[in-house]
Amino acid sequence: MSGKAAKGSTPQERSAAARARLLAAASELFYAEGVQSVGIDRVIEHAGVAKATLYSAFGSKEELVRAYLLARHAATMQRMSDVLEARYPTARERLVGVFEVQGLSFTDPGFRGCAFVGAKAEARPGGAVDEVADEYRAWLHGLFAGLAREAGATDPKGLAQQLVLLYDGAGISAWLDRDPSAEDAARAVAAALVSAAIPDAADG
Amino acid sequence: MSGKAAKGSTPQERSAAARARLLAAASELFYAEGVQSVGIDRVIEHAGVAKATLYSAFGSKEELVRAYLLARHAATMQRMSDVLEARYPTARERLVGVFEVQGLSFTDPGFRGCAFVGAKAEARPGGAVDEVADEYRAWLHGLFAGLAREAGATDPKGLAQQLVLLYDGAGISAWLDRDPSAEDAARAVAAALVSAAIPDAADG
DNA sequence: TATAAGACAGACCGCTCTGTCTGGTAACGT
DNA sequence: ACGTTACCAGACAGAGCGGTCTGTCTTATA
Repeated sequence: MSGKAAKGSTPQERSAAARARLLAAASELFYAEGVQSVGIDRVIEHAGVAKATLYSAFGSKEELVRAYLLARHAATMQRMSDVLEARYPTARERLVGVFEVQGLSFTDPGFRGCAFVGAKAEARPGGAVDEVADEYRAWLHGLFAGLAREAGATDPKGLAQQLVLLYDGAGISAWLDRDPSAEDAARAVAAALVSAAIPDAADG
Repeated sequence: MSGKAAKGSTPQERSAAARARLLAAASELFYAEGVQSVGIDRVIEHAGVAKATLYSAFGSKEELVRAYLLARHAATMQRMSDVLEARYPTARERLVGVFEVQGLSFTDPGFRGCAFVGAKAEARPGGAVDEVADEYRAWLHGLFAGLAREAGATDPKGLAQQLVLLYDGAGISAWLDRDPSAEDAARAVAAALVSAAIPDAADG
C-alpha cells in the first residue's frame, strides 16, 4: 500500500491516483474518528502520500473535508437510486424502500451515524461543511418529495417532511442506541404514513 | 461579571460559586461552538476564573464536559416534567406534549441541535461523553415508554421506539434544515401513532 | 541526453491545545 | 495577629495542529 509511483503512467495519472488515495484515506479516517480529531499527518500517512501532494491537490484541510463530504453525498445518491430501481418498481414502494437502503449500513461494524450530522456538529458555521450539508439536505427532501409526488400524494412536501423525520430519527437511533432495529420501526411508521397520505388507487 | 471573591462568604461558598460560573460558561460555549472547538482558556476567560481553579474543581477538561452534559440532562428532565405536568393532565396527552416541550427551543436563536448528538459526534469513543449520552438516551426511551405504559398502550416499548424516532428526527431537522415546523410535523405523526396504538377507552 | 512535472520525505514555522506550577492577595477562623 | 484556604494572574512545558518549503527521485517527453 505504498505511494510509490506506478510504472507506465503519465504525471496526470499519477496525480489523479494520489488524489484518489488521499480521498479514500480521508473518508475512512474522517468518518471513523471525526473531522476535527484527525490531523493532516494521519491522513497523509494513511494514504502513503507526501504532505505537499495533499496541499497541491486540495489546497487546505477544509477543501479536503468538502471533497470527502461531496464524495459521500455522491455515493449515497448513487446507491440509493441503484437499489431503489433494482428492487422496487413503483414510487409508492420506493418511499418505504428508502429506509431499507438506509438500514443497510446500520449493521456495518464501522457505522457511526450520518456523516453530515457528524461533520455539522464539529464544523464552525459558515464554512464548507455547511454548504455541502445544505446540498445533502436538499437532496434528501427532494428525494422523498419527488417520490411522493410521483406516487400521487396530495401533499408531497408534507409527506416528505414526515418521512425525513423518520429517516433522520432512524439514523440517530441506530447510532446513539446501537439499535439497528430502528430501521424496522421507521419502515413500519413510513408505510402507515404513505398509506394514509396516498389514495390506494394512485400510482401503479 | 468579574470573578472577584464575594464578601461575607465562606471559602466553600466561594468555591461553589466559581464552580457554578465555570459550569455556566462551559455550557454556553460548549453548546454554541462545540466541545472540541472551545479551549480551556476561552472557558476560564468567559467565567472570570483562574485556570488552576478550573482544574481544582473539575480535574480535567473531560470531566468538565461530563459536568456540562450532566447539567444539561438534568435541566432537560426538569423542564420536561414541569411543563408536561403543568399543561397536560393525562399520560396520553403528555405523549404528544413531549414534542411541544422539545419545540420550545427550536425558535431560540442559539439553537444548535441536541447537545448530546453534537457531543457524541466530537467525542472519542469510550469516554465520558459516551457514558452520559447513554444515560440520556435511556431516560428518553424511558420517558416515552413510561407514558405509553401509563396511557394503556399494548406495546409501550414499541410505541416509545417510534416516538423516539420522531423526537430525534425533529431535533435534527430543526437544526440542519433550520425549520422549526419540524415540531408540528412530528406532533402530527405522534398523535396519529398514539391514536393507533392505544384504544380510545384507555387512560383518561 | 536534457528538461519539465510531479511525487516523495521530512524539516520547519507559528500557533493553539491541555495541564502544571509559582507567586501574590483577599477573606475567613482562631 | 496569624495561619489557612481558596482565589487570581500568568509563565511554562510538551504535544499537536495546519501549512510552507527545501531538496531528491522518478517518469515522460523533446
